[in-house]
Amino acid sequence: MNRRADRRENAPISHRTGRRRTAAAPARMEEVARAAGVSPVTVSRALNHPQQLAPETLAAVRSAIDRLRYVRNLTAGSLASNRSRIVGAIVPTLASSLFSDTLNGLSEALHDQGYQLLLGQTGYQASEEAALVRAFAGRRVDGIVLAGMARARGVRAALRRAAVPVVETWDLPARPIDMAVGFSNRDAGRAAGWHLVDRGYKRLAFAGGSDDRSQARLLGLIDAAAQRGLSAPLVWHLPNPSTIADGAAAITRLLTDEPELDAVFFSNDMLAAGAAAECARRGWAVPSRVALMGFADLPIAAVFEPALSTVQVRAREIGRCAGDLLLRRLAGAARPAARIVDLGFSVVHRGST
Amino acid sequence: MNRRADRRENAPISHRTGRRRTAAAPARMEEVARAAGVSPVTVSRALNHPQQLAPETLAAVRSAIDRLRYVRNLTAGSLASNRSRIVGAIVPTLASSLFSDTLNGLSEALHDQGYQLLLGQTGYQASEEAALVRAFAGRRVDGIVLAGMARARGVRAALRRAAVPVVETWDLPARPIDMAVGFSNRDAGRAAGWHLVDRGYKRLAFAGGSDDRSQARLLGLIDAAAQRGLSAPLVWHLPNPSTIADGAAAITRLLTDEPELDAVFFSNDMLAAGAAAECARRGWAVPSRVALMGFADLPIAAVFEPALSTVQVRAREIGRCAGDLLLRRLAGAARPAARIVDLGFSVVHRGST
DNA sequence: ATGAAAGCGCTAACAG
DNA sequence: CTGTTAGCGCTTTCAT
Repeated sequence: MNRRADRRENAPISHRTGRRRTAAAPARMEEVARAAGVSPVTVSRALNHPQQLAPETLAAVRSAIDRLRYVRNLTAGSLASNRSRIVGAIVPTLASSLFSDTLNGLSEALHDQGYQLLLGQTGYQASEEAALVRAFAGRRVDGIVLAGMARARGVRAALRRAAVPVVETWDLPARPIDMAVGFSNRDAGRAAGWHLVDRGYKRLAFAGGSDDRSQARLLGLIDAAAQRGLSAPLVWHLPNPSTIADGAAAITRLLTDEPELDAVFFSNDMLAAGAAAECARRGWAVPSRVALMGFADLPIAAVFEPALSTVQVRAREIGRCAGDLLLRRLAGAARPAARIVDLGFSVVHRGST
Repeated sequence: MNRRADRRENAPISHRTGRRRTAAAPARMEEVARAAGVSPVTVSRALNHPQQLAPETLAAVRSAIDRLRYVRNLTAGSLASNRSRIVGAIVPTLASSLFSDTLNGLSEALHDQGYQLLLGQTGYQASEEAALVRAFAGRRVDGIVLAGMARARGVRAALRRAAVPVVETWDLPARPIDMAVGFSNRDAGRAAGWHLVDRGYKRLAFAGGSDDRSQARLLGLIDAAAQRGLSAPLVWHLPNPSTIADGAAAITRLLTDEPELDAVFFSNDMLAAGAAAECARRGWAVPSRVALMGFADLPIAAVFEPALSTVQVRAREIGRCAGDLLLRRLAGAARPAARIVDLGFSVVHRGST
């Protein structure tokens, strides 16, 4: 069935089939080749390896491309070359400035090299993560960036089977699948804990999501408390993605359940901001009644009154760096022994602690 | 050149070519067909039109798929069927919660129907927008969602040539390319202006970006001032994407240049928050010295002290609705006369005005 | 520096 | 309900 012929050569007449779409199909390489007086391969070369062509040939092809408004079909190219020039990114949610910033950096890095970004969000569900990896594998993406570590067995196996470079971000896995860029959430939580302990707070609490990264930060906080001989922090779990309102609810509940509390570490700044606002409403002085500490150093943390102490992480750089690592590998760099980039974090002391 | 044969049948020996990648290529439909004792089309049908197959056949195919861990090559499928099941989205930037929320909604809508999202950011540059449309057209995306209207001639032409459904979002174009979902930025600006005027403010200013949508809101503010006989608002342009720090700088500059000012409308809440924080630092009472009004109703607006008056828009719903419109069209709905969905906005009065 | 031949892995049309 | 046939539009060898 020469379906193309139906559409093109016979289209005006359309005697064979009653197709609706009689409109002209877009130009193919062959038309361009004919217009330029060369063969289709030459057009392909003009697009992919222009330096291989004689200048006049190249000019003729380019002019034909412009005249015909030729738009190359990259799908066909991907199939033939087995390279899609697409990178898949999987994030827990887009409803959080954290991951948007990472995507921003990643998108920029990829764009510079003509790669494109296929995006999926998991809603913090491992099953969705596996489904997305499978879908991306089906699309034959050239690489995959994950926000968070792939812990579920199925996901790791699917990633390995996809046989493409993978970058895990936002944490430093002990056994990375391939590459990783981020920081140690546990160390960050511990640093936050030390900060609180060092400032004299004695009865700590944690409020945050139950995703792996938040849990790692909680472990760090627990480490810090234990190291200084304090009792274990009180823990309040929140659903993901968390909102400002969750922060307000959390602080109310925590201080009601445990009036002795003098410091709370939230797993992100939005939560801490919600808590700070609630404290203001209820007349609980911050930090004298209770100290509040956030995470991520979102813009909101700096302008809030009292300004929120937090842990700064470099979300955008994580994305940029992940993109660069991937591109370097795709450009042919040999696979080094597991490559891990630690971008670190820093505790930011402000008025709320 | 049976390249596949080189890799597969001769791979262990590899006498013909010195290829590096001797590893097994992933299974194809044909292997699955053989394993299931059917022909390749039947495998294709098991995947695409399962209800067309006899239950036992379907079961046999599915079992073979599982056993071989077959992952279908969607690139080949797209080429053959001329449908990619990919939707392209173009946003000015990912570094703004506004568009992330829209993408969140869009991603969800698409995901429900097995479509995937290809993402590009323009950095607020029309030339990038055109480049992305071309790139997406080359990928043969099934539809395109734009955040903002396509005003540049080249972009509109490229979109028309792509011959796919297009949804413009975040404003209501007078002459939509195809479909649109959003709200009238000019009306929103006018409503904000009325709000300020009605509360007795007399000397207004505007601070915001110079993208089309911000400009439309400014026009609305100008309308409102003119309608009530006030002098034209003072205008302070900021670069995109704007930051909290820009808001702080803007308020300082505006009140220095024009001490008579009693109200400022910012083109987003981040700017307004930065301004509010700066006012707090400088001891300028809000709203008695100067009233501040934001835009978008980001979470920060509600928890700030004083809470920021703003204009609420439904960023997430815009994405969701755009996705639904697109999917309906892709599912075969006839193209109606230009479809425009006005999701509206609402003025939110809080402490800052 | 250019061309000819041979697929990439899948799906649509048609037949049975 | 299932199979046969014929491409989708491009890139890759290999040859000249």
